[in-house]
Amino acid sequence: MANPMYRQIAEDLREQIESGALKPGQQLWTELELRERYGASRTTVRDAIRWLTTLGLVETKPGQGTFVAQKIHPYVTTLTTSDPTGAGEQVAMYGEVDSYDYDAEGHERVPFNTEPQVEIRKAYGDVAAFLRLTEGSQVISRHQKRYIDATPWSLQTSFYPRGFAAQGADRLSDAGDIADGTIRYLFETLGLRQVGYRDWITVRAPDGTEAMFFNLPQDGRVGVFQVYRTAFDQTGTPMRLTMTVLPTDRNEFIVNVGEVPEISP
Amino acid sequence: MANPMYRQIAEDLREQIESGALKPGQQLWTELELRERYGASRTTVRDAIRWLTTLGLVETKPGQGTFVAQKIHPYVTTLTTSDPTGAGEQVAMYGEVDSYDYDAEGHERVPFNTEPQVEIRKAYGDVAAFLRLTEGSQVISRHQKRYIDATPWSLQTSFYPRGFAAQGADRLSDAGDIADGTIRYLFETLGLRQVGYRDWITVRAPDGTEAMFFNLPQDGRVGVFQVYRTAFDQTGTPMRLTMTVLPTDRNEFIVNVGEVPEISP
DNA sequence: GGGTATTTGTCCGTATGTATT
DNA sequence: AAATACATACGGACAAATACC
Repeated sequence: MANPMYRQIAEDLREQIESGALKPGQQLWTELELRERYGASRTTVRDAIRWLTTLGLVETKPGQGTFVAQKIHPYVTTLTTSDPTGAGEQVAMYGEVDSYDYDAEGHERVPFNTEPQVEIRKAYGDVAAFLRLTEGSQVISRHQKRYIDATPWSLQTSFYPRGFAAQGADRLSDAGDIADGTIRYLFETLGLRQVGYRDWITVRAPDGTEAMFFNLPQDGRVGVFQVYRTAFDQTGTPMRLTMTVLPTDRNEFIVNVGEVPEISP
Repeated sequence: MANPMYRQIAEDLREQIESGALKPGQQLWTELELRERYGASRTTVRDAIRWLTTLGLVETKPGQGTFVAQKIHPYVTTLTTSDPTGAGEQVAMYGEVDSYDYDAEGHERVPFNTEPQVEIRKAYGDVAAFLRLTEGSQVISRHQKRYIDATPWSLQTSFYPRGFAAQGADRLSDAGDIADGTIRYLFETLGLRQVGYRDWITVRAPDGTEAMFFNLPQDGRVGVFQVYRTAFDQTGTPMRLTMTVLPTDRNEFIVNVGEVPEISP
């Protein structure tokens, strides 16, 4: 059995999809039709469809059928800025929609952030390590959900040492937006100046909550980026950790180093 | 049927894995054992195992059994450098093994690159667009495979406009390494000075060749990073495009902006 | 709203092939 | 060569989701 039958069926369907004979969004044959078409059992045609599903080429909808997967117009985030001090943080930190970013119909894409959800928590593992705090230290966490054109785009949580609030930056632990951005706020209240940041990018399977929010399949076949951004103050001490989770199927990143020209539309 | 039986079985096994009761590399129960354990049919326990497989928690080996997945010690690539001119390119371009990068036993990890495989090709699609060439222009492609400690780590292809060879940089189209790095070579022969670069990072499913090389499952459940690095010369013109493909299960990226302290081991 | 047809999801049983020990 | 374990393939039955009348 050089090539199993379900793989041959999958290959045949794949070619039709990639050649364009079957267009995105279009309904595929039903399992019954495929069974007759290829003279195979239902198990076998279902294995073929599952193969294509894991590859991300088709998706199945109970009660409706199997459809050729739609390509999602990706959202591009630039991780580098010309202004590492974050003075323009409000728009720079995953907030920017570049002027050339339009959807298929030419509408500008509009982002929307929920109000920050604030908690006092204890820092363990990665959070403690990145902020250089001892395990179990208290931190302020500010969590936001982000949408673009009403589709869920990212989950973001920022962590600050608990002491910041006691030292004068008390609005950190209040719910609600800090209008001019937290970086400016920390400079005005504590004299902390952000001089740079480090991003650490990984990919992993989404957990249940993330899969639910992003509308991803519960099995892990669509991964998520996990970006930890550690911001440093003028003494080289971590002043903030931001963890952002974004689905890999709708996000891309840009990194600019040195002198680079603008991106042409 | 609030939760299907195969999901309940999967959850039960998952908890045992994540709690540490089942350790990485350890063999799980066989299908027959699981069938008796949970009083389910073979199909159902296989569905449970398939669920865990897609999540990346276990892997199956025909004739042997099912095993808890090993975590791969990730290799970290820093995308930003303090030297955008690429003078130290030889080690900076995905070539660097940082001094703190050791494996579990404390051995330094040693990278190995194959000799470049050189071809003259026509540029289409992304390659043409990034290099700002018209579709069908000729380009020199230099392809390398990269290993770290004998495990396949990345596939890398660099593209240069064909004209570079004719204008004096003729060794570009020769097979074999260019000892001091291509960036320095292009400066010495054509006076092209690299002033910066832009990385564009995406994630997608591997194709058949990539899955084979990286030893990834043929279905797309483990994705690959695809990093396009466009290098620009002093006139803002693209002088090189490097496409690197790396499995997401063993690679991470770092981006430094502004003043950031060294990473502590 | 209810009922029916359609389609995928879950689950069972069985048999045979293939890889490994 | 034999035993073991996963992979492929067939068959059937009922459940759940959706669309349509």
